[in-house]
Amino acid sequence: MADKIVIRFPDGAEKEFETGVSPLQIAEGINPQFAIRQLVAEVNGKLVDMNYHINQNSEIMFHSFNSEQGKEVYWHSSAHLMAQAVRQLFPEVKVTIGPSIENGFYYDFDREQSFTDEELLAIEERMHKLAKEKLPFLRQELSKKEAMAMFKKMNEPYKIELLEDIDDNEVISIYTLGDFVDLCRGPHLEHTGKIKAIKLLKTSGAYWRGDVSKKMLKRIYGITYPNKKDMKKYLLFLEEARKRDHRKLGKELDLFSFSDDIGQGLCLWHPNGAMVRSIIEDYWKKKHYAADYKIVYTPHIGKAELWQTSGHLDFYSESMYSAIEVDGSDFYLKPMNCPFHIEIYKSTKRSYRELPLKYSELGTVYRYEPSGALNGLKRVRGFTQDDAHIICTEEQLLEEVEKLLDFSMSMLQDFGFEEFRVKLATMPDKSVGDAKDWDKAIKSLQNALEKNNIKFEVDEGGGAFYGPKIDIHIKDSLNRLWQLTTIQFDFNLAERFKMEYIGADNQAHRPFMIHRALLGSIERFFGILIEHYAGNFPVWLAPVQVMVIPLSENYNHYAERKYTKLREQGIRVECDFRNEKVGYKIREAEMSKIPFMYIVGAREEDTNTIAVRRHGSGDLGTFTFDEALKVIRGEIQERT
RNA sequence: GCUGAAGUAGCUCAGAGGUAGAGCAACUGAUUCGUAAUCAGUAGGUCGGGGGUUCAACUCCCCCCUUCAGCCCCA
Repeated sequence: MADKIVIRFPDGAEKEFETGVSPLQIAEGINPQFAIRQLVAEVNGKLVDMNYHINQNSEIMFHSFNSEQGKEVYWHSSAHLMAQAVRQLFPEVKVTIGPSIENGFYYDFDREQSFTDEELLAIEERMHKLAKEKLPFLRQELSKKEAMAMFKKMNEPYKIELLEDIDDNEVISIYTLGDFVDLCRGPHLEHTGKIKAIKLLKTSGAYWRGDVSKKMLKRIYGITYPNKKDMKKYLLFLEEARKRDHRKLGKELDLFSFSDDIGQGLCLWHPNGAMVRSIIEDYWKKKHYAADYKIVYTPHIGKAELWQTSGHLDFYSESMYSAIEVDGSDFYLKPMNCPFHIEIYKSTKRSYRELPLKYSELGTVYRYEPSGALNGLKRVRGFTQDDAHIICTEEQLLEEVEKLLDFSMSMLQDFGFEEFRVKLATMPDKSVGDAKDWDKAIKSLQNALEKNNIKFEVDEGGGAFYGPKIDIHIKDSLNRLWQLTTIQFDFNLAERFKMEYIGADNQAHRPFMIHRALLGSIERFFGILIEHYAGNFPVWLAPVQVMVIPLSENYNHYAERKYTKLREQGIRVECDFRNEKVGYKIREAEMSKIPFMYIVGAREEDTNTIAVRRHGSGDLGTFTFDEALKVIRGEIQERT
């Protein structure tokens, strides 16, 4: 072994060190302050502990809490800390696994009863205490056999089960944290002292290894930060998310509701919500006509034979409502619109000159979702997809996918979403069609993305049963990701339904089909919009755009004249004629999040003007009717 | 579907083995008002539903329904 090794830094600089030097030592050499902030090192692309020994020439990179990798290690170590605290307080509990997640970490424990809030607080307190002790995470490597013996002795059945799945020759690493030993690949923080702010958030049940047939474990979710400020920021975010919850705002703004008498997951659109929906739909239709789509309407139910042909009864039946028997035939509520659009296609002989044919429909579908999965408008059992099927030739496929990517993003931008994340989902376990077709389809989707310089991630096995897909996720105003658009390649239905077109060669050919929804489901999209805007819809979407507020009954007549004029101009306006003080009426209009309030009294009537108040920003001053109209029209135009 | 928690007036919530309470909303009356709550009065509930224990159940027990947090799944 050489005495000296060369370490290369991300900026290309190189420096010589003693063999066996640790990342921590290197970092301290750079700057002690810098070293304190670094949580984990990446040596030759592999994440390692800060006290790892580097024995050869290497490239090094450090990760602080600001990088994804740094956070991951930080939260993973926090999970270990929590497990240690739980083991100290509840020695009978068996430990399982505890990874980091997007926001924080969890650890699953095998325990008969759930953890109570008081217990959670006690665990949190113990974690604080253990963190202050600056316990080191000590890595130790051993053979699988040794590890098995060790966890058997410790009576940790879940660890043994995990070990059993590991290759016999692999080196197993364990980490010791005070009195707690855990099977873990690592890496970890140097010591628990780096964990400053700790909050255990909630408990829940979770199946061992996510398998419904396995034991239900007790999960504790938590989050930690290197400083109190970040924790405060995160807790504020949670608070803000709670405030924006579409279920809460849906009630407060009278947008929608559910009724026990109707059934789970079946929503009622109240006039305010229905107004927003109808604006979304009008906008959607206009965009679709402009993009050369044909709009169609189809029934809500169809015969069993139809769903047999489509493959839904074989591959999707557990998500379908059960059959309705009529005149000796079984009918099913539609979970998707595709077979109906295909039947429209097949209603006459098609020529290649007609292609691409784009059928679109705001089609209401019904899916039997597990009751525990239902969640406000975000997950319902009856919903309307902004669906379309593009039937085209193989040569047209690429261009159509490209157009769709563009179409989707331009539409989502109009709704105030600027940031996108794209995923390419491949063949799932349950699927139709052979692997070769799948490969070809995945390649063409990939081509479309690459050609348009769209960055994407691959979601292995995430495709629909009939084909691979591209999903577009948006980032909302709280930086949360939501999947809206799905562009699904489908080479199976055309086959199953024996779709054809006559080509230039006068021969019958099988067309290709793309199934897509841009907003996803109108219900879900609305829920996301409510939260994105915190209920403060931009003027173009606001169910009521203006509230005219007469100062007293003496000005009702003048107010009504303005109200009528606005209505004639196509503005969604209401007038508060009630016998209340102006402050009261303003308060109610503000709470209803109505963008504009036009207040009229003696001064306005005398000068034929209106006093304009904007929701959230207060009194804007006095305007003539035309001026006020110009302001509101401007906002509608801008979609702000 | 599974695990856990919850369900009291239209809404937000208090209470409790002896047959329910507040604020807001609603209704009535007075007030005619200048940028986020005028005053007074009235009405409103088989305490999610069903069964059981008890002299007595909103409260204790069982079943069901719904909601919430997750798991699983997903538009």
